[in-house]
Amino acid sequence: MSESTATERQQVERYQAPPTEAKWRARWQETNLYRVDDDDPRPKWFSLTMYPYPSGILHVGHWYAFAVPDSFARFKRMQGFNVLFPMGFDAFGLPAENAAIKNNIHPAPWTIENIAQMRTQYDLMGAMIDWSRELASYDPDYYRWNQWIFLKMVEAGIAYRKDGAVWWCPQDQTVLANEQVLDGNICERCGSEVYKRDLEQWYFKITDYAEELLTELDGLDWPERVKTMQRNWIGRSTGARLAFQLETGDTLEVFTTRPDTVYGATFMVLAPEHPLVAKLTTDEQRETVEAYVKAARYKSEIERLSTDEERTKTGVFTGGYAINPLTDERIPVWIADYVLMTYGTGAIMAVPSGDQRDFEFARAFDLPIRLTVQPIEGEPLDPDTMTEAYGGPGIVVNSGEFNGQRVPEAIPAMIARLEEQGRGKAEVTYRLRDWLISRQRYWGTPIPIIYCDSCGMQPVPYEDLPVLLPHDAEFKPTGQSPLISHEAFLNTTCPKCGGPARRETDTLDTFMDSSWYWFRYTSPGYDKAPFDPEQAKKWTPVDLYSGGIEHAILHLLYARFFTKVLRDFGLVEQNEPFLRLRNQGMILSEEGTKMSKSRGTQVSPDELVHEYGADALRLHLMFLGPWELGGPWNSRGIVGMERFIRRAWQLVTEAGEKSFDGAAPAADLDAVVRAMHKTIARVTEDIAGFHFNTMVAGLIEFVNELTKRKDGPEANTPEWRAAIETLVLLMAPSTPYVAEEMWEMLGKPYSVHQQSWPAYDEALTKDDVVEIAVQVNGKLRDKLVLAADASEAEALAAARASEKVQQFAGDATPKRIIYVPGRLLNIIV
RNA sequence: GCGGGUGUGGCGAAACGGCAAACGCUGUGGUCUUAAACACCACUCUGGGAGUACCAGUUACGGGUUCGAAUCCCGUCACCCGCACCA
Repeated sequence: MSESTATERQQVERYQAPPTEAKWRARWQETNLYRVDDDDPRPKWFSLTMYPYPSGILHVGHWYAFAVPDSFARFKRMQGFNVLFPMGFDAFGLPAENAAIKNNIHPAPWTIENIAQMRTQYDLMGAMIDWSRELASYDPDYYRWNQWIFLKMVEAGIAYRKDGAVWWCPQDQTVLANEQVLDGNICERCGSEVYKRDLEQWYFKITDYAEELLTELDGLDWPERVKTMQRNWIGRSTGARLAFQLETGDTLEVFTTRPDTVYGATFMVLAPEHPLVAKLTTDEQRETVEAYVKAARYKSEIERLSTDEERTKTGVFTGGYAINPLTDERIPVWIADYVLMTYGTGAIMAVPSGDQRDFEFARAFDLPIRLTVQPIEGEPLDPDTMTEAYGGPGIVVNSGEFNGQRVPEAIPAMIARLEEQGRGKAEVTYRLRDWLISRQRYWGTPIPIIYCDSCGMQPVPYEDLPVLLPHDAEFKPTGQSPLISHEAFLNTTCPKCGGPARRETDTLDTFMDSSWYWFRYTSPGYDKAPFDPEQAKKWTPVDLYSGGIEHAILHLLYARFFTKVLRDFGLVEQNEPFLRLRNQGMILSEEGTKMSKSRGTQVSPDELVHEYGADALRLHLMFLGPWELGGPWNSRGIVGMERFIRRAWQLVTEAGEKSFDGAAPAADLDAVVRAMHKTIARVTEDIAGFHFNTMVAGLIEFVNELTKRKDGPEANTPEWRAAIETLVLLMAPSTPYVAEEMWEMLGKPYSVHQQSWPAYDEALTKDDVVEIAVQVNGKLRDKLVLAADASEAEALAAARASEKVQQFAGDATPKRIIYVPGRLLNIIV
């Protein structure tokens, strides 16, 4: 050994990751190490990461999203839980279809190939996946349950058809849900400008669950910003619905959050699309109104809702009048595009003194402004001179019997009066709209509905499911559903009368696939329902869900909605699907930009695994910083993790040659034992709290401490052996391969991943002799080594003996002493 | 405009209101080597100082609370994210 050259040393003694990792990967597969047993009596733990889109190749971002939760799941397993940590693929959707169109191959083989490739890469990572539970949403055994749930929702009235203006993406040639439209008119998928079309489409009544979706956010252990985003999206407003009589005899309903300002309503505004516009418009005004309505239709929502400083209010007078329900005044009715048909009732009472938009409109068209709230402090407002609306607190004025009340009192009082008169009632509205779920695309779940000329719309009978997606369809986008041109699919018989009928040719939004998929993992082969309620009861709700922040609204809101619907169907008992949610940050390219396949800024893990090993890559990703933060990829730091693994491996190698029957000075032994207990405590707490970066630092410090001592007498003691074994156990979740190898080198039974997580003794996590800081007047002057439980008097006496302290504190009696045992002594003179 | 977050060495970062910069990277010097790679050791916030002695300063900026502030409070600036004519 002493004769060996440096080259030999490198070959013989250095840890070789690739062959070792290959060896254990094979062994884990042979022994089914990651098979999950439903009947395991230990308490369950369901860890889930959002199933990925099968785009082909994993980049380091996928690793970051999966390997870190994988380590957490391994940790839970060692802690004695029966852990379910499954994997599947979100396999339907536009990218497959678009790639297929581009390369002129079918989406199915493209998807299957990508999934196979990704499966291999997850195995390379050493992921703790039970592949027997894998699911893929393009599989008829999966999507038949989409169809099953859909039919149940039709029966329950939750799924329904509606004609109306919907978002249309000209690039993707399909309609979109509101949630899929960004910045007013941008397609979430492809970034194209989208616009509204009138189409009859399928919807899910998510609005029925708006209140529950909102209130139950409070009890979830989710990042606050995700909860805030969902609250904003649901957009609850409390106020009142008021009925204004029109001179045509119709009733015009409006929603307002400020019913207390009704005396200040000096005009009304309808959305241009409002159904009463035509009836209300007088003959003199008809031409102007019709021109305005027509123009508004062509304006994109972004223009209508834009808050650019230059924006000016536009609108026209209809010629009609309404009666104010409290003042009985006659007020003009206008139309303007700042009022949206899709919110509230599509009409407002305009109170220019209290609402900035109404104020601007009134100034622009010289409409009257009447003050109804006078601020308590500052100059009284004057409607003739005020430059902006006042929406703050104050005293009600110009409002008849309500004068003198404060706003919070006036609101219920006025609602009560309106209710008495049958002219209004308290109401809550939401910004959330129903979920549009039909898509005019090919690669998705066929909607199981049949249209018969004599019997009308008929659900496909449950026993006829699945309605298979035909593979030989022409799927190039034409703006019509591709399936419409597939005669064999389209033409069918009516399940009721047996006569000729047509199938629904739209497919379901692929967000439906991901709205319940985790239930399927609990009973993957089940063929009587989407999942076995018994198994779902055992495993769900998910204890820890992880994924990207980009799903804060879409997927997470839909998944919550589905859980509540499935609960109402009696399939599950829980109200919420995911008890704890953690979002990983995004891994950017080394330059700090988004990793992109097309720009070549993606970092491939495969080469890194080949060079440094999967364990080193995993550690490196963990060590980059807080997991929720993400950040730019750094290709240099990974060597540090490789060095750390090598040092740990070296310690185990040397330990394998020893007998551990030696003795060592008590102080050295104590240091080893305390370092071990401290590290167990630190690693345990850090993993539990998702602080993987500091967890890795803790492991490194422990290895460095042991490395420093490995040639001392303490390295031949049973305590040393215990420290080495503990090190391997602590490394097992985050470096599964090398830990397995080291465990074997120590002569321990397979597998390290089936061992119990080490326990620590709280008393041994603290040193009994500590260095404390001594301050004089808050400034650090010296450091003293004291017993951890030293009394204040002892500490002070020791400080008195210090020259440096003497120099600054003198002999005078201190004014005050602050002593924090184990930390510091502050002497105030 | 509203809401949320962030700001610490050359870089990624750490720090229950208690010794700022743990841990890693980079860099510099050294040991080993014919040479290199690997590995190992030392140093690596700023200024003063011959110095690994010692002194002073330092957590975007300005105040405050406190014996003591990166941490708590107020204000300013910068950047990031979400919402936004939602009645």
